[in-house]
Amino acid sequence: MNESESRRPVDFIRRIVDEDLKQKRNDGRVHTRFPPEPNGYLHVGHAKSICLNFGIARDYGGKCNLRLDDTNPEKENDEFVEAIKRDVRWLGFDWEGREYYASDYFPQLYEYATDLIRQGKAYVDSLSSEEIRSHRGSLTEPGRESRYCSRSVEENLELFGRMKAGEFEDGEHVLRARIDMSSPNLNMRDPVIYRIRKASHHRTGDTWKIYPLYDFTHCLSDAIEQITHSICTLEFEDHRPLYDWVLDNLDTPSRPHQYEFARLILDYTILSKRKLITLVDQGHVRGWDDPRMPTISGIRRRGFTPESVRDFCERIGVTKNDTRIDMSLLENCLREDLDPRAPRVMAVLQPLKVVIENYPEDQEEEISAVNHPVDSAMGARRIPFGRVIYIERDDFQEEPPAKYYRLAPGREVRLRYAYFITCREVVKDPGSGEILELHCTYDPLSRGGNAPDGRKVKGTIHWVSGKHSLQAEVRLYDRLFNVANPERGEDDWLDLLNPDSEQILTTALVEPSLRHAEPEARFQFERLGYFVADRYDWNRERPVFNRIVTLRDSWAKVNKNTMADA
RNA sequence: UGGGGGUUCGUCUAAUGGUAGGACUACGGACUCUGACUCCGUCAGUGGAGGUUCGAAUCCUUCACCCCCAGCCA
Repeated sequence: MNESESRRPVDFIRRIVDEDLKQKRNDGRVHTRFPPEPNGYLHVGHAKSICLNFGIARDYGGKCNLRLDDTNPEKENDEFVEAIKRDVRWLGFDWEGREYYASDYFPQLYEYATDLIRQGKAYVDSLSSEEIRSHRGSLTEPGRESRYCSRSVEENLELFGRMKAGEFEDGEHVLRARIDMSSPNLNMRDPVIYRIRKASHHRTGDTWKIYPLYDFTHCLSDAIEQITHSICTLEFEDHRPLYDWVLDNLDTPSRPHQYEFARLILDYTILSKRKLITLVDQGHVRGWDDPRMPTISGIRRRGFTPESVRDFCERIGVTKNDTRIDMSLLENCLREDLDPRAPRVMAVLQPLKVVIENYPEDQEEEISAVNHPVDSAMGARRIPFGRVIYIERDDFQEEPPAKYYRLAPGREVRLRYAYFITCREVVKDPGSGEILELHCTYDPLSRGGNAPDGRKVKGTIHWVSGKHSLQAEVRLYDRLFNVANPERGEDDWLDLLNPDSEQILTTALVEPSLRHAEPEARFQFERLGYFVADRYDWNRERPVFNRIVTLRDSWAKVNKNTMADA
C-alpha cells in the first residue's frame, strides 16, 4: 500500500464494519459477496462494487464470495458466467473457490417458502399480473387485498406443491408474502416471491417450473452463505425492509444486514445493462469487448490496466451521493500507472515522407534510444535510420502559427535520438496542392541529438525509417457518446452516439522493434499516447494497436485557445 | 401528492462543535532530446433562510432542489 492509499479516508461502509467489529458482532467475522446476475457482461460500475466487496474482505482479513444471482432462467446463460469470472480475475480478485449460485439454493429456498406458508405468512395468489398490478395501488393510494389472500395453509401448500410439479402454466399462480397491502413502501405490499416459469435454466435445466424472485432469494442466499455485510446499490434501499422481513420471519443460519451505496455514473458513456445489450445486439459496437465499451472486457481490450481501474475505484470513494465522474479521472489513473512502466517507442500515425538530401543514398545506421527517459533499468534499443524517413503530418506546417516549434520551411528541429534536420523544400502535388514529401538536410555532427556547437532547437519530433519501419493498423478511440449524460433522456439516447468514436488507420508506420510485441503489451508511442497490441487481432504479419489514451497535450490547448482568440 | 435517499470548489471526496483540506479538471510558471513526465503556483466550495453556541459544513427549525420506488427483472 502506498502513501496516498494509506492516507485515504475510510468510507461509511468500512466505518460500519469497524463498529461491528468493535461491538464483536458476527463473531468478529467479515464476509461479503459480489452477486452479479449472469445476464450480461460486467462494466466499470461493477468494478466499483467488486473493489468494495473484495476490498473490504481483504482489508479486514475476511472473505468475499462470488455469487451468480441466477433466478431468471430466461435471461441468464453460461457465456455470461464465464465472462464474469474472467473479468473479476482480471481485475485482480480471487473468490478462493467460493463460487456460488443462487440456483444451488433452489431446494432450500423452496423449503423456506413452505415455511412461510405454514406460518400463514405467504399465500398463493391466482390473480393475473394485470390484476396484481391494479391491486397494488399507487404511490399515493394503498393497495387492495387479493380475493385469494385468505386461502388456508393446506390449500396454499397444495397449490404451491402443484406449481412446483408443473401442473400450471406460466402466470396462472404466484406465491406472495403476506405483509401489508397498505404499506407506503410498495415493496411491502404482498410482494410476489415465486412465479411459474417453464423455461430451461442454464444450470438446473428443466428441474424447476417455479423460480424465486430477487427479494426472496437474495437475503436468504446471504444468510445461507453467512454473509455479514450485504452491500448493494441505492435503488435497493427501499427493499431493505423486505430483506429484513424475510430474514426475521424465517429460521436462517445467520442474520446478514444490507447496506447501500451510490452506483457509479461515468461521463460520456452508459452503464445501464439494458442499454449495453442494445449497443451489442444492434451492432453499434463490435461486441461486448469493443474497446469503446465501458465493460470490463472492453476496457481491457482498450488497454487499460487492472491496477488503474482499481486505483480509480478507490479514488472515487464510496458514498450515498449521486455522483457523476469525469472521464479525466480514469484517464489520469491510467497515465499515472503507465508512465513509469510503459516502454517508449516511436510510431508515425499519419506519415509524411522526408528525404534527407545530404544523407548518402546507400547509407544506413543504427541509432541508440533509451526505452524509458527516467528508468534506465528498462534499457535501450537500436533504431535504424536512413535517407528516407517518415514523420507525423502534424509535425510540419507550411505556415506555422505562433509558438509552433515543429518543422516548417527553413526551420531546424531535432529528430528524436537522431539528428537535427532543416526543411529545405516542400514537394506538392501540382493538382491538389497536397504536400507529398519534404526535402531536408541533416547536420551529421548532431548525431545522437545534440550539436557540438551547443546550438539549440526548440522542437523534437518522432520519426521512423522509411526502409525499416513496419506498416501497422492503429485504432484510435474516443468517447462513445457526444454528450456527458446520454442516459438523461430515454428514447433518443442512440442518437447521441459519437459517430467518430472509432477511427482506424491502416497506413501507420511503427519502428521495427515492435515486431516482437505480444498481444496486450502496452507502449508509449512517443509524443502520441499509450497504445496496446490488440488482444485478439495483433499478429506479426499484421500488427494492430489500440490507442488507450493520448498523452496530455498542452500544445493542443494553446493551439485551440489561439484559434478561438483569432 | 405517499415512501425511501441525497445536497461541501467545475467534478469526486475529507473535516463528525474548534484554521473548510486533498485529488481530478482548468489556468499560469519552471524544467525538458516526448509541447510527455516532474516540480511550483493560481482560481474555485459548505443549496437558501432563521435559530442554538464563545464558536456551526457539523446541532435545531424551515424552505428549495436532485435521485429512487407502482416487473410474475435484478
